[in-house]
Amino acid sequence: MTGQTKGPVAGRRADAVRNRARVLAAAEEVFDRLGGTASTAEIARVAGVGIGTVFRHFPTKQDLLAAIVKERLDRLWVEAEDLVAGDDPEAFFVFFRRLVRQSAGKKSIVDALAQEGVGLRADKPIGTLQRLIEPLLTRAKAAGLVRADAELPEVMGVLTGTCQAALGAGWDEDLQARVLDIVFTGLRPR
Amino acid sequence: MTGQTKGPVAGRRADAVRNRARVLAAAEEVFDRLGGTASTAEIARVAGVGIGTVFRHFPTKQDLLAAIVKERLDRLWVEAEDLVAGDDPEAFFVFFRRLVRQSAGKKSIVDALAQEGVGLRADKPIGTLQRLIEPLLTRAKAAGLVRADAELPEVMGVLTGTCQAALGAGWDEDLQARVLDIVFTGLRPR
Amino acid sequence: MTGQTKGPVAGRRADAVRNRARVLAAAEEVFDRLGGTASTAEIARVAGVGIGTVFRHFPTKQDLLAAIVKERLDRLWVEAEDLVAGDDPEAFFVFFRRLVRQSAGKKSIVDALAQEGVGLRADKPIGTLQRLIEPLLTRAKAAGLVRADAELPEVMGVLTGTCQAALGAGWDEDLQARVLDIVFTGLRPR
Amino acid sequence: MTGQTKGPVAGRRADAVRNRARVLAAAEEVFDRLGGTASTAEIARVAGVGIGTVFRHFPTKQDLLAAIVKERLDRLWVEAEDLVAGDDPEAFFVFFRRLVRQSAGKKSIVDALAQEGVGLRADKPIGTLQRLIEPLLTRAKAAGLVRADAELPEVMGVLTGTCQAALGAGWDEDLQARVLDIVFTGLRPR
DNA sequence: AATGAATGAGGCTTCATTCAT
DNA sequence: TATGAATGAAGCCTCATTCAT
Repeated sequence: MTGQTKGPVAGRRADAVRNRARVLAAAEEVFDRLGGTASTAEIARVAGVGIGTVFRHFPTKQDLLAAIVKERLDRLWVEAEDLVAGDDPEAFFVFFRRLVRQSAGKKSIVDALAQEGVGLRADKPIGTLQRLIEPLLTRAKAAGLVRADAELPEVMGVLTGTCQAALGAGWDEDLQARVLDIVFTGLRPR
Repeated sequence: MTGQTKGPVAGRRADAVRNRARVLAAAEEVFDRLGGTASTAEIARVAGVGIGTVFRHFPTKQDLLAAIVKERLDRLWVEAEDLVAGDDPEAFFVFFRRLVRQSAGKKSIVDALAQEGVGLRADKPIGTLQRLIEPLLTRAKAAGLVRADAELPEVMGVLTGTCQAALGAGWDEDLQARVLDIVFTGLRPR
Repeated sequence: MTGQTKGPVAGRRADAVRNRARVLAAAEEVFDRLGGTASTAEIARVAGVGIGTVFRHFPTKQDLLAAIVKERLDRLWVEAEDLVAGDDPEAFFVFFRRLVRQSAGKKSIVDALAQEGVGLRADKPIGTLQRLIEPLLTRAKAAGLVRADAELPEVMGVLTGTCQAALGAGWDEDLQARVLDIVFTGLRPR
Repeated sequence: MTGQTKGPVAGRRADAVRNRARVLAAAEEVFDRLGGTASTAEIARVAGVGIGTVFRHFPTKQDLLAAIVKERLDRLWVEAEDLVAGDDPEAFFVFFRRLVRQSAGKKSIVDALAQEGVGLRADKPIGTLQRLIEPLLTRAKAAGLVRADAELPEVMGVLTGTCQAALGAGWDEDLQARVLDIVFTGLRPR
């Protein structure tokens, strides 16, 4: 039935990996579009696989949601690494702005930030994000770009809030800039 | 109908009024706790009425959600009126802080702010809120307490963001204060 | 509250009687329009009474349906009596035609004929109708206007069938006449 | 899809096909017995499948009803084709009689005739039936077996009426024959 | 006797999850 | 391993009927 050569070890495994990726991508798209109540069937349809395949890779809808969040955090991590590796003290603001921009229209990234709904006890996304942001914040403070008394918790609070609002309202570029101007002003030293 | 005072109303009507209130209260509690996907049955249980009673008063789940939002906005409106009536230029910050405080742990008030989920074609909650806040903001700007270039849209953005974050994270008093300090600093003139 | 004079014995009773009639009339109208699945509430609304009143007079929806049927049969009976009392041998056809005409658009009269749905074990509407039609048929046969071998059961069959079809299809005058022409031809002696 | 014979189909598909048929059969039985208001659950029970299966195959109760009607019309169509293909001028009467016989005790075939209840915007059952009967009628008239002035509409009227009556009353063979004798006499030339 | 609010069983439908192929 | 049919719990809503006023 599969007909192909059984050649290089991979064989079936390759399909599985590809399918997993497809499902993840589809889920991201669908959840971003319809929110976490979107049906698993819709995801399977978008992914172009059977619904059984979805559940083979992610035994539970929760698992799927969690996987998306993890995936996004991983991606953010990668994006953040360059910034962390570099020594630009403005990196904190760059990353902040980037998060907000990505949030517009993407429910799942916001969920990642807010751990809302999803029972993500396992991965502590907030914690992960914090670990990403902490060094950037520290450096920005050291450079005198962020007020000295701003601690991580309230910075995270402002960040998640801004991202959530950006999501819900579908801000345009201009409004994003204006909101960030307020927030960044609040973060900088007087 | 009777044209009299709207007081306790006569006959059975009293029970109906009481039940309507009970359902509304239960719905508020349940939706705040479980989000908008909570079941109607759960609400009926909490309200201590039959499920039919819930639907008699609110023919649709949407209607119930909308009623809660409206109720909350009405309450906010009342609260805001005093502030508007007075002449304290700090009233803007007072109201802002109050909203954030109330949002902690209350999903539906945040929904009211974000108009998310609820199909509130009728009342445009954001619009309503804006009308509440606009005069306060104007006055604060006139008094030099808010930077002159802060327009309503970005102020609303910061406000809803902060409320949403407060909701999701269940901030304690202290964290709330620290976040607000950042935000308010960003809003004040340099 | 009632305020009126307690005068002539009737008093409350009169209201009750009037209400019963109203409900019956409303039910007839509603069931004819919407069929037997129409809601009791709709009937109360049309009758202009509380739903409790409907159930006071007719403890069950079935009872209401049955009462309508009975009412209609009673009316038919009255209509038939003149015909029976007279000696026109064509009376059979007159009555037949009248039934069909009344059936168009009136679900309940047809139900009366077909005893369908309603659990009318009590009154045997068919039986009642048969008792109405039997003498007319007999006379028509005696006068040589109906074939001698046509017995009551098949005559009733043709009658109910024609009425049911008239109901469902909403025949106009012309079509009614054409169908009846076929049926009557079948009934007359060759 | 496979392009092959429509035979037993491969894989699970076979079960699905069988289940679809079972559901259809059950629905036919149940609706014939209890009318169109019978519950979907009852159908699932009779079919011996889960209720979800019913809805997988027929997303709506309406769809199920419609499918039954369509199925019946298809079957009638097949039955009629032979008659149409042949040249027996009595075929009209044969088909008429067959319809009436099948109607006894089968609510859904009658619904098909009367298009009642079922929202069959798509197929216009009456229209379909008419197309079946028209050629038979024409031929019978040409052969002088049906009076020349009998047009299709009134013939359909008599037909549906007789079928409906047969349904409601549960006629036995003998009564059917006697009714049909009257109707057929009415249809034949004097 | 009239009213209409309350009740809850029951109907239709969705959807996460399981399982046979 | 992939598939998609099957399952049934659960959700929303309707409506006949009861009951307090």
